[in-house]
Amino acid sequence: MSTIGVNAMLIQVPEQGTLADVAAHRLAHSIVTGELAQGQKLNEAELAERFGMGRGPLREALRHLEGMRLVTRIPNAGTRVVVLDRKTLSDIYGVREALEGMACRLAATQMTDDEIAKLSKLLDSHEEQIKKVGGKVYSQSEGDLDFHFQIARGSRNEMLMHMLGSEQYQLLRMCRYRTSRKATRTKPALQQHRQIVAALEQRDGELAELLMRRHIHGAWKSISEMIDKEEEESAA
Amino acid sequence: MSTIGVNAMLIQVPEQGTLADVAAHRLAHSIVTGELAQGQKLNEAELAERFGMGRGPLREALRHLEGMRLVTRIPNAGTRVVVLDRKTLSDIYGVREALEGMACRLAATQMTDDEIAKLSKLLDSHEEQIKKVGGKVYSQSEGDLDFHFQIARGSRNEMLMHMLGSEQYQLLRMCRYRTSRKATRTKPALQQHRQIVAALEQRDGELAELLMRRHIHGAWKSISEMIDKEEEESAA
DNA sequence: TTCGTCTATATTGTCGACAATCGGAGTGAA
DNA sequence: TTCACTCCGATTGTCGACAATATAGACGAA
Repeated sequence: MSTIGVNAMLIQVPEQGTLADVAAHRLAHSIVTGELAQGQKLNEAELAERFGMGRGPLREALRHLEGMRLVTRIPNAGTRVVVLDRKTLSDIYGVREALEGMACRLAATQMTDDEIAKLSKLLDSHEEQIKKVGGKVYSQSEGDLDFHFQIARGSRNEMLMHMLGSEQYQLLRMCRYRTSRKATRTKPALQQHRQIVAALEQRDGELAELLMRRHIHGAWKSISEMIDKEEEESAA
Repeated sequence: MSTIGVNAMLIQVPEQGTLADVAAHRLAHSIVTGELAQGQKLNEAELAERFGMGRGPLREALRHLEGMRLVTRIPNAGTRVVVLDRKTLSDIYGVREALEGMACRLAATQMTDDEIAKLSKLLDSHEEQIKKVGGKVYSQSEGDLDFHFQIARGSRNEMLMHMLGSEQYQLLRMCRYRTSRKATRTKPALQQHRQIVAALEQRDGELAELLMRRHIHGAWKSISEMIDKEEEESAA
């Protein structure tokens, strides 16, 4: 329930407004879920047909996605889904470490007791999901995004929220869908989330920042190893 | 000279590619320089006429600018130039502090000796400009952007460069054009820049980050006061 | 075979016209 | 006067057709 609510925040409103907005939403979803593969070329006419609209609105949607770096466009040569290579992901996680650390530090002083309590309850539901194992690691991953986004909101810094919410997370989701199948690290991650919430409850911004930075750093190391293995496999 | 070169990086290529790209560039320039006032409504037909193109490409350009948060759009009600109120600017400077601090820390280990030397020479030319006073504070302000952007490049983190280059700086430039008339603080800023370069030369990332954060924090305090005075004046 | 060229085809870029929607002027009644 | 309603103009949203450009394949010469 809360997951759905926050998803709406993460991926914008579904079906309303102009056709271009709808197209942008559906395309973003398709890209993030991997339905559209990385590097895949996006044919305007074909997509317009599939969405039941003209090429005009669709082109506007592509321009919008270009702005959020979900696609790359080359004049007269079409637009393609962005490819997340190792370097790009490394850069993203580096920035995330700084940004989410900052969000945590601010959240420690800005969030209300109520919000922190909700955060704690969110973790309870995550723990629940993990216990009845197997059952879609996917949702756990989504739940993780919820957790991080709530903290970004707690910072009360609109610019920060936007950078972490609308832009970075879209790319992160792409990455997660790629790696979430061999889900590991959910339990230590939950543990770290709990530590962070504890720091927030104590209003200890410095500690919260430190823990969050460590958490994200660890996540990157884990994903990095996963990519190594994938590359080994595909090489062999 | 180098200013021009880097400006090309900051505000993208001028006249090439599709009409939509050209329009996006010209609009961004007009917004940043204040030729288009904050909050001003952007009439599609009128702008298309002025740029000598159809409304199609122009709409795509607006969608692009929407993506970089230079304009805000409301369905069926048009798009307007974004307004930078005090809260927004405060948020921006907060994020900048974290991001540019990070850039400095990375740059201290990633930049080549050659790049650092060039940075130092850049400051020499700034000092020159300041000495022959009066002469357009504008260029000094642009030079300042150069300095910061070069350090972002030095971080070797593409995501960071993009966030600091393509997005934030556009907004910052808007702000500068508003406040640069009553230029103060150029000399202490130069001093701080010199300290930062010194830290880079010593490959001391921690120190470089600290100095940069302090520098930006100071800049915000200065701008904040300036805004206060402006508001007082307009209130009286 | 292999390279270069050249043509056909598909795809992108652009325009003009039409439909849908919004804001405001004007009118009338309480 | 003031509120509500209606209608009209202006502006945005959408579509289809055309022009410009790049991609792929065939063809021929070295």
